[in-house]
Amino acid sequence: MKLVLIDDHPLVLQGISTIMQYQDDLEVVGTACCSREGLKILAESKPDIAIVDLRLSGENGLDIILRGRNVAPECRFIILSSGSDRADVRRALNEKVEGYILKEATPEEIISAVRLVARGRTYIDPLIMQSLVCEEKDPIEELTPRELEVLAAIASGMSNREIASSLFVTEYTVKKHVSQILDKLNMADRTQAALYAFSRGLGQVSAFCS
Amino acid sequence: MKLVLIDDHPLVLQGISTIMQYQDDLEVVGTACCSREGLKILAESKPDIAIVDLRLSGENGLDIILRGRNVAPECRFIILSSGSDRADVRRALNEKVEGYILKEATPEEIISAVRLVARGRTYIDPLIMQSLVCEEKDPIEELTPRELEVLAAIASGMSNREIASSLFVTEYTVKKHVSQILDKLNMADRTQAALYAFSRGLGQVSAFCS
DNA sequence: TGACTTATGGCACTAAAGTATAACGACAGG
DNA sequence: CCTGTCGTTATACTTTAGTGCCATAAGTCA
Repeated sequence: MKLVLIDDHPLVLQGISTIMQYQDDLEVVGTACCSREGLKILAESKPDIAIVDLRLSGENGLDIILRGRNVAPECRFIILSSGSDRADVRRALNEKVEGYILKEATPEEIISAVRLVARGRTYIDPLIMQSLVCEEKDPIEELTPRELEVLAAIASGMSNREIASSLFVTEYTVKKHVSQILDKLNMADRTQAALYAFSRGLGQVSAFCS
Repeated sequence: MKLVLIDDHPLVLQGISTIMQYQDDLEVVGTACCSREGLKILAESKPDIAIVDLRLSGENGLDIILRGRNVAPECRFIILSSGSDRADVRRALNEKVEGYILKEATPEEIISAVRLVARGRTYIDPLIMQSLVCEEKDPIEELTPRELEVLAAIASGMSNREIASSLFVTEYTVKKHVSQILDKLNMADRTQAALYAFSRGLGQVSAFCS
């Protein structure tokens, strides 16, 4: 069973490689630390399974998986995440990855997850499963697609007028959406909504993260 | 040279342990994945050097270091960070840690960093150094203490009236501060300021981070 | 002392944000 | 077909937010 690892943390690559050395049925045939290298190795070594970090510096691990499926159609993809970023989980699960493991997991869990995926099953870390079930339904789920667009714009620091022109609607419409959003989120003003949205990944990070 | 590792990612622990195995002068004498365990091991094994993840699930790595210095006064502390979180860097550097390495670093860099710290020097990852130097002087530095208080309040989603009553001043004063803040930060409204401040750690996280 | 910064309070004014209510077309589900 | 939701526009209104200008008091620094 050929494995490829894509992560920008050499320590993690080293860690996975080490624990895989003792498994007769699993072999790491390549590692990469960025998007370019990752796609190259996927194309070259045609692995059975690829373990991909969700947040590579700058780029998103999901993009690699989406593009990776083209160059290595037979490959099953497992996402490796830091657990703290719950915002990404939902987006990832929508992309139908074959597995989702946390860096907090023990080596035994990781190995059994890989074997499970190798046999065609899907593995989702129990902690994530739990957080998806127990999670008091995120009020953000009640927002319509359009409202999500508006909220993202708010979380980018835009005014109603700017949002209106960027969405090609009138300011009235934007105000309507904003009121609706604040109502659904049970918040007092756009600033609270912006902070809320920003804390779970919406908005243009560029402006506020140097 | 005795090493202790504190990180909630088993893969990272495995990775560091592995690369240290081939260094005759360095030996990992204990690992921990949380604050409690970490302090216990520090007290028991009295290591020469401890490598501590900056963001342990829930708790902050800095707290461990602060408390760790009590139970293991001779120990030198190296922070291990994910690089993406520049907000924490400044706070960490203020605490006078002996080293600061990134998970993006190669095993060779990490080893040489450990050796450097072992000899009493301080090691800061070049990338961090660069970001501290090149960084266009953070406009937040220009704010007065009082303005910082107000900004933190804004980043907690408070209105001018709420801020006024919480700081025991009138709304006029708060408005004055807000204007001043927006002027210094060169931003258009409180929402932008809130996002900016929030992204570098100010504000009450409680309200917006589930 | 004089110049400067910080923190404070006040007023008037403009601009923006948010609410309430109403209406219309499109579209999906029962 | 009817009902409900979504996205849209609109009017009218209230409330915050933010700016400009002024003024006072305390503390710092040369």
